[in-house]
Order: sequence, then C-alpha cells, then structure tokens
Amino acid sequence: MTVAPLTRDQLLGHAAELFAERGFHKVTVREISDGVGANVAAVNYHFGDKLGLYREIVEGNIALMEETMQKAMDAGRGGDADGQLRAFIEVFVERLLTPRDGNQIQRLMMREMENPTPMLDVIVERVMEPRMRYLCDVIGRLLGRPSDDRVVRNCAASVHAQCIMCKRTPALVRMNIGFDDDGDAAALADHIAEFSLGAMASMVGKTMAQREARGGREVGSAKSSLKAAASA
Amino acid sequence: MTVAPLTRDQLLGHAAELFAERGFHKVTVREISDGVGANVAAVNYHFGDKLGLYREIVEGNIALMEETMQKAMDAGRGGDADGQLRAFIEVFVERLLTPRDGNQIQRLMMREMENPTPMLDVIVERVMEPRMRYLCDVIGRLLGRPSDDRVVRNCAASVHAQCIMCKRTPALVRMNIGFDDDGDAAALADHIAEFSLGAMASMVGKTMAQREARGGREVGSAKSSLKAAASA
Amino acid sequence: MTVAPLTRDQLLGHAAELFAERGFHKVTVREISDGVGANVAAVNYHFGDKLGLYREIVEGNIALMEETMQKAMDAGRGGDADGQLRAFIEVFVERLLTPRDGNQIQRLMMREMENPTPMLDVIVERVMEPRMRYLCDVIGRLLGRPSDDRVVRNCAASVHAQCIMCKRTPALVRMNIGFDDDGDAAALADHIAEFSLGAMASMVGKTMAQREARGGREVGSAKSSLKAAASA
Amino acid sequence: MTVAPLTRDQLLGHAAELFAERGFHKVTVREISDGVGANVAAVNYHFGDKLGLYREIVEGNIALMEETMQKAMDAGRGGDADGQLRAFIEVFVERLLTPRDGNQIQRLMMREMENPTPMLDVIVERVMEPRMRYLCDVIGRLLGRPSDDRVVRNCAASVHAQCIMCKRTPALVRMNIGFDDDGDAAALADHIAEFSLGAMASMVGKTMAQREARGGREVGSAKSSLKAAASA
DNA sequence: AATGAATGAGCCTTCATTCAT
DNA sequence: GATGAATGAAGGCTCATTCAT
Repeated sequence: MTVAPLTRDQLLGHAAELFAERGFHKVTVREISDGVGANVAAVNYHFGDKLGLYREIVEGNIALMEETMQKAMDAGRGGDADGQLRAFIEVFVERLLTPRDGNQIQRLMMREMENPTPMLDVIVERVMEPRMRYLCDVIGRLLGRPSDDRVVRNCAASVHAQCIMCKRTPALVRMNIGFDDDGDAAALADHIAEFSLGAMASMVGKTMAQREARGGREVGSAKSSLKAAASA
Repeated sequence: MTVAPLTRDQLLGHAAELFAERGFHKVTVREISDGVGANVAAVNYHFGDKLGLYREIVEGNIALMEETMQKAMDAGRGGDADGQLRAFIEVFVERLLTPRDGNQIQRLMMREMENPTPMLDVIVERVMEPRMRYLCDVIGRLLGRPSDDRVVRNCAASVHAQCIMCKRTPALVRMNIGFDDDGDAAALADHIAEFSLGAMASMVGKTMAQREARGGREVGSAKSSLKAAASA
Repeated sequence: MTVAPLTRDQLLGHAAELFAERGFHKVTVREISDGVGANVAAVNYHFGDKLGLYREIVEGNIALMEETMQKAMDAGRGGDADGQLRAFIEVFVERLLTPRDGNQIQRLMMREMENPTPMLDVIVERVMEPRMRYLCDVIGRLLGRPSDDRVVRNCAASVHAQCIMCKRTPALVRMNIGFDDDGDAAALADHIAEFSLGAMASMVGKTMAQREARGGREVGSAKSSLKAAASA
Repeated sequence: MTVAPLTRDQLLGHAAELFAERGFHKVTVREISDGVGANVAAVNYHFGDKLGLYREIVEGNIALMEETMQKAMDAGRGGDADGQLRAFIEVFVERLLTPRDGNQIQRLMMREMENPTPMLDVIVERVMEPRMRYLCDVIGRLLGRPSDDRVVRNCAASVHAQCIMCKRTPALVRMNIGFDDDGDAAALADHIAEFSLGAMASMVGKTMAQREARGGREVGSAKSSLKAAASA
C-alpha cells in the first residue's frame, strides 16, 4: 500500500525545482508551500527556516554529485587524458542542460554564482574544488605539467568557463553571447572539447617547438598525451 | 574656488559604486541617499525613480564603452585577424580587471548577467551586439568562414566566455574557479589569446587535413590567415 | 459559545464602514488595520491588497442589492406603471436614507460617483444598468413611448437625479441644497413621486393637446396610463 | 507694448482649469507649476500654499458668479415666475456644460460636492445660498406659496438636482444614468424646464382641485402664475 | 521676484517568520 | 504532524512644503 507523499518530501521536491530555476533569493516560501498545497508555516516547521530547506536540498544534491563525480573519475580511469577531458565536458554540459528530478546541483551552482548564499562555502568545498582538482589533474597530464602549474590552472579555467556558458540564463539569452542555440548538449560538448583540446595541443606543440629551438630536450616529468600526438 | 559636490552628483557617484558592486536589485534607495547624507526622496527628485538613476549611470557608462570599443577597432585596423583578436582580448580583459573611476560598465554588465533589469536591452543593443559582431567578423576571417557561420559563433562564444571569466565576482573568487589570480591583465589576456588562437588554428588545420584527405582543394572564398600559417 | 470575532471579519466590518463613509481612496490600510487592532499586513494577508478588501465588500453589498431590486420589481408586478414608479421611488429612497448594518451599497455608490475605482464597472453592470432598465421600462409605459426613447431616458434621469439627491453626503449637508431634512423617507419619496408623475402627466397632456390641435388622432401603439387619466 | 504674462497670473489660469477639471485633491502642485514652466516652489511663493492658490481662484470665481447671478435676476425682473425659472435653468445648465476661461465656478462646485475642501463654506455662503434663495423665491411665486415653504424647498431641490446631473463626470458617464448625451445644453435645459414646470403645474392643479373639492376658495396670499394658467 | 534643491511624513505592498491551536 | 492567522521590518514611491540663494 502506498502512502501519500509526506509534506516534507513534497516541499523538498518542489522547492528544489524552484531554487534550481530561479535561485534562493527569487523564490518565496509562499510559492514553495502553495505549490504543494501546504501552509506557509510548513517550511519553517520542517526546516527551521527558508535557508534550512535550501541547505537540505543543496546537501542532498552534493551527495549525489559526489557519487557522480566519483563515477565519472572511475569511468575515465585507465583511459588517456584526452578521453577523460572529453568525458568530463560531456557529462558536465549534459547535466547543465538537462533538468533531472532530484539532481539540480549544476543549476543550483549557477544560481550560487549569480547570487551567493551561505551555502556557497559548502558547495565550493565539496563540489567545486574536487571538480577543479580533477580537471587540473587531467589537463596537467594532457600538457605534461604538474597539476598546480599556472598554465594548467588557466587552461582549466578556460575549459570551465566555456562549460558554464552552456547554461542559458535569461540574461545570457537576451545578450545573445552564448553558443549556438540548438539545444543539443552533445554538439555543444563536442565544440568545447574540440576547441579546448585543439588549444592545448597547439600549446604543447609550441612549447616543444620553443624548446627544440633552444636545443632543449624532453626531460622526464609527466608524460603528455598531446605531446605524443603532436610529435607523431 | 570649488563648490561642494552637488547632491545629484554625489548620488550618481555613490549609486554607481553600489550598483556595480551588488547590482540594481540589491541596493536600496535608502542606502544610496543615506550614503551621501540625503533624504530618501532625493533619488526620486533627481531621477524620477530608482530605475531612472540606474539608467543614467548605465547610459553614461555605455557612452564611455562605445568610445572604447571604437578605439579598440581602430587599433586593430590594418592588421591581420590574428592581431585584431589579440588586441580585442587585451583591451577587453584590461578593462574588466582595471577599476576606473566613473566607469563601471564591465561590472554593471556582470550584474546584469546575474540579475537582469530593464536596462539590459539597451546594454545588449549598444554594447553586446556590436562587440559580438566585431568578434565574429574577426574570427570569421581567422577561420575563413562567413561571420554568421555556426562554428564561428561558437568560437566567438568560447573566446567571450573566457574573457568574461576574468572578472572576479565575489562568488567566483570564493569558488576558486577563475584564472590565476595575480592581477596581471596582460598575462591573462595572453593566455586567452594563446588558448583561443591555438584552438582555432587546430580547427583550421583539421579542416584542411580533412579536405585534403578527401582530395579536396582550397577554393577561393575568404582567405584564412590561420590556414595560411598552417599550410606554411 | 461565541468565539471572538475573527480579524478577517473585523476588517471587513470596519473597512466597510470607513469606505462607505469616505470612499476607497480616502481610507488607508493602516487606518483599517489599526481600527481593529491588527497589523498593517493583515489586509494583505486576508484580501491580497486594499482593492481586494474593497472588492469583497462591494460584491457582498451588490448581492444584497440584487435581492432588493428583485423584491422591488416583484412588489410592483401586476400593478400599473404609476404604482410601479411610486413603489420604486419609495424603496430606493428608503434604502438611501436608512442605514443598515452590513449594507452600505448606497453610500458606496455615492462614493463611487464622487471618486470612481475599478469596482465601478461591476457596480454599473450589476446595479445601475438593471435599475435604469427597469426605470425606463416603467416610464416608457407611463408615457406610452418605447423604453429607449430619448424623452423616456431623460425623464428617467430626472427621476433618478432626485432620488440620488436624497442621500445626504457631508458636502450636500453643508451646501443646504437638498430636500427638506426631516429624515422622513416616506415623505421624501412622496414628494419625488408627486413631482415626477405630475411632470410626466403634463408632458403626455401636452402631447395630446398638440396632436389634437393638429387634427391628429390617437393611433394605438403603447397605451399610456397617464394619457388615459389625462383624457378622462 | 505687451508684457509677458506674470507667473502669478499664469499659475492662476492654469490651476483654475486643472482644479475645475479634477478637483483640488487630484491636482498636484507640480502639475500646476510645470504646466506654466514655473518651479514647484512658485505656488507656495505666490500663494502661501496650495490651498491659498485654490482660495484665490475660488474667490475670483465667486465674485464673477455674484455679478452673473445679479444680472440673471435683473434680467428676469418684471417677467413672470415661469420665465424666470426657465431663464435660471438655461443659464445654469449652459454654465455647467460650457467651459469658459476664467469662470469655472460651476465645475469647481461640482468638485466641491464630490470632495469638499475648506473653501466649501465660502462657496455655500456666497453662491449656494443666494442661488437657492432665488430659486425658492421664483418657485414660491410659481406655486403661490411662501418661499420658505416646505413644498417650495423640495421643488427647488428637485429642480436643482436635475440641473446638477447635467454635468457629466467620469463616473456619471460610466454609470450611464445621466441625460441624453448629445451635448446640447439648450435641449437639456428645455427638458428640465418642461419636466419641472409640468410637475409644479400639476401640483398647483391638484392643490386647487383639492381646495375646490373642499369648497375652498383662493384667498389672497401670493399669486401663482401657474394657478392662473391652470384656471384659464 | 523666483527658483533649484531638498525634505519628511505618509502610503501600499512584500516577505520571512512566529504563535497558538 | 501541521496549520491558519498574524506580525514586523523593510522597500519603493508620492507629494506638499521648506530652505538658501
């Protein structure tokens, strides 16, 4: 026998969608409670206050996110850096563009970037930093440089900047500065991957050419898959 | 002999800073007026309403911006597309990072992206569209494709995304997903230019390789400076 | 056991009195809420906004009014036009002069005539138009003319103007231009009925005299009860 | 040589029109001053405050009114009461409907009836009371009764009510309870005069019939022109 | 004689929160 | 476990008035 979904869970579900869509500040508790046929006081009753509800949603999403991230890293394990970066971009972009019940973390993060809340710190610690660490790790291997290298960090930022721009916020749409708007996440991911891998291949090529021009020679350190490709 | 700064100008100055810092919606008229020791009604008296004050600030900034854009385009005139793109990125990034009294347009635009106001339309028309048109034009010549080509637009978006990310908003700083933070605009611009030009050179190279593989042959149309370099 | 009157009902009651007394625009929500010891936001909570509260009051009154009008028409049914007009005037004037708890429609309508609100349209549709239709119908039969005849409409306006003037607004009282102020609704109604029926009888008589002078002859059409009386 | 009209006079003229159109409370001092290209403070400078300006306008109009009233009374002098009443109604209605530069008293009085100001007392004393006195005097002679007779007062009120209704306020128009709307002041005045004289003739006739029925006889007192006509 | 600038009181509305049941 | 009712703080705006020049 099925029980009616508890108000608490309904609130969580409905609020999650609203927060993901418009951000913490632009959603009123009345909207949330009305949306599930509950009383205004329901939010405070179940979650202490509006932020408490938001916190629970964010934390739930973070947990999901951590699993996903782990899976993504596992999936890439064993492959080359090139494939790992492509995979990362594909997953990221797809998540950003495709609404999924119970997983709004990517959109929530976009909203946090626009209008931060106290939850941002948690998000940074448990989502952004692991992600950037992974991204830098992959790119480091791509470029044959340490993952805390300045160039690596900048390339990671370049890649990340493009991914973020995939999320079409109202302002971005009106500004018409985004990517081609055919709603095809795969095509978008492909462009970003091509663009970024091409950029980094070119960087590695130049570095090599410069070094070779200086009579230099590859000296150990990390092996670069792009260098390998470039020298092939 | 200098006169005490008029309330109107004080309001403009103070409000401009507040708006640039937090965006239109997160600033109250009381904050603005109190900040210069004026009455709440002062804003209404001088500017009709809050939006009128904001409009005047934005429009002043847009005018400055248009001059700058013109200058940037003039600077590139005569050079090749490669140089023009570099110049554009340099100017853009420099503006974004260097605070200038009475010129908050870049920050205001970031705030508009986060939380749009009715002024966004004007900004789009007079700032974003000319900028993107120019960017697509330059990149079109770089890639040897028409400026309204899909690939061109996507590359322009990739370049633009990176530029925007240079602006360190409070959230971006806390998220630690931005470029290396040494405050050196030139170095940042250089990274973005290298990254982007490398990406596009690689794209052109691939295209050529594909065409050559298909026994194709360069057939006129626009000449690509990157293609020229790639085939050299 | 009686419960303490709910704030909502208190607000309705107090506001109704204030609105009837001074009109929508001259009453503030603070006055309303303070008057029943409630918070300013109470009005918004219970009725959405000030107009929502007003709407509820007006609509309640209109409903009562419709019943009354129906009753007045029923009362006249079967009688001749003369009697119907008398009945109408009596009921109307009595309503206008006698304050009734929870029925402020007559006063509210006076206020709407002075300072219209968006509710006027509803009042017109559901109160004024039915009333004037009925009045024109009765007078049309009195005069032996179609109810949309110009003369009929003007006579209806003359009758209605006198009825309205029975309502002693503060300004009217100070101006001392109203009817004799002994508070006797029946006497007032009698005067208006005498005056108006006399006027119309005279009109019919003249018409007849004119027609007869022209050698004309009564040719059917609607039968006029006043004509019948005049020729008797 | 002509001098530029003084600000003071411009303010008087413009404000008079605005006040006549919408009433004291619905006109802002800014509107008044802007309308003549003057500063907001001009009103207070020249007239002390908004009410001071209004007072001056009202008093000027009252003075004009008194002259006019005097003239109207003079004009009627010598004629019979019937003609005097017709003349009164014609002048009154025509004044109400026809805007005249520098004579807005009728419209101002309508506005005072809707939304009284402190000036109402003066208007009552110097305009309303003399007018009603004259009206009662004329009607008294018409009916052959003393001018302070209850019936006379009521008839005066009936006449006056109809005249007032000629002024088409926004609410009256929407309510569709006014006279036929062809903007012809003369026709309107004619209807009201016919209606009212007919009404009073009928009253006199009845009175006579009643008295005669009681075997009564005309015993001196005021002579009634209508009675004369009725007995002819 | 007149004005630009500025003020203060007041209004309606919004929203997260709290309280008593 | 949940709610209807009510609150208080705050926000944008209007308008007659005042002040210094």
